[in-house]
Amino acid sequence: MNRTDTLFAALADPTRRAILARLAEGEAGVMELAEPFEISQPAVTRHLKVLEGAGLILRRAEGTRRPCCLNPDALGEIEAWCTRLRETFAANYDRLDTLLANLQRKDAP
Amino acid sequence: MNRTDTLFAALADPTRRAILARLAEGEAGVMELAEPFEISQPAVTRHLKVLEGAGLILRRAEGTRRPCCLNPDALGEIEAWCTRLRETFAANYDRLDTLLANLQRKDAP
DNA sequence: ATGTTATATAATTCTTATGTAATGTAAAGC
DNA sequence: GCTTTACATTACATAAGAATTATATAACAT
Repeated sequence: MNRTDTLFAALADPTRRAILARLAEGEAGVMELAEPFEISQPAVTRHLKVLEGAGLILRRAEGTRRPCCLNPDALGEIEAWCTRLRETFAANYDRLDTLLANLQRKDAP
Repeated sequence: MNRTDTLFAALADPTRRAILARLAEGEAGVMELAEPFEISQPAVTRHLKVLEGAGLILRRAEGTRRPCCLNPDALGEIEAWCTRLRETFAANYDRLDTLLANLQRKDAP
């Protein structure tokens, strides 16, 4: 699994996206993050591990707590991927336009 | 699986992203898409089904062929999700800044 | 009609993800 | 020192994803 795979896969889970949305409002500990969901604490811990692996969150130790916070930088990679695809598409779309325009000009000189 | 799940999950696979990159350069049939990969034709057909389900590609029938083309609109949903998260984060980051600035002002009147 | 080409579907197998329950650990509080 | 709190880890069950082989369908060519 490469970096981009990991990123998109991390975001493909609704619980993980909800966790990110919660973290966008400020940092939180594991228990705090687990509270709104109906899943067990170990499950949340694993989701956090996935998010951390994807670079989407940062964690630190603070006594017995492990507060997480959002790392919005990781989103850049996804947005960049979308942009590249869009640009390639637009470039080839333009080329097609030009081609069609040229053909038309030849048809009716 | 909701719409956003489906979208991110579709993009989490490197073969599918490669297919999209290829389609950004122009439409192609199933065989044509399968050629650069070492996977079987049925495997490609299934990837295409996933991409179609996510709204990322459009297909039409043309005789015995089934040409696919990119639907860049679907990317908008992903970019919108990223933007929302970024904005929420920025808003709360600003609030924290303001809070800290106010505290400081009180400390040194 | 029949063979060929392009693609879809089905059955099966393998791998990976996700969740739970139980247990371990480490810092805090008394 | 012992308990509590907050979290991690392990073991395990189940489910979802992705690939393959074999088979079906549908249009086109002859």
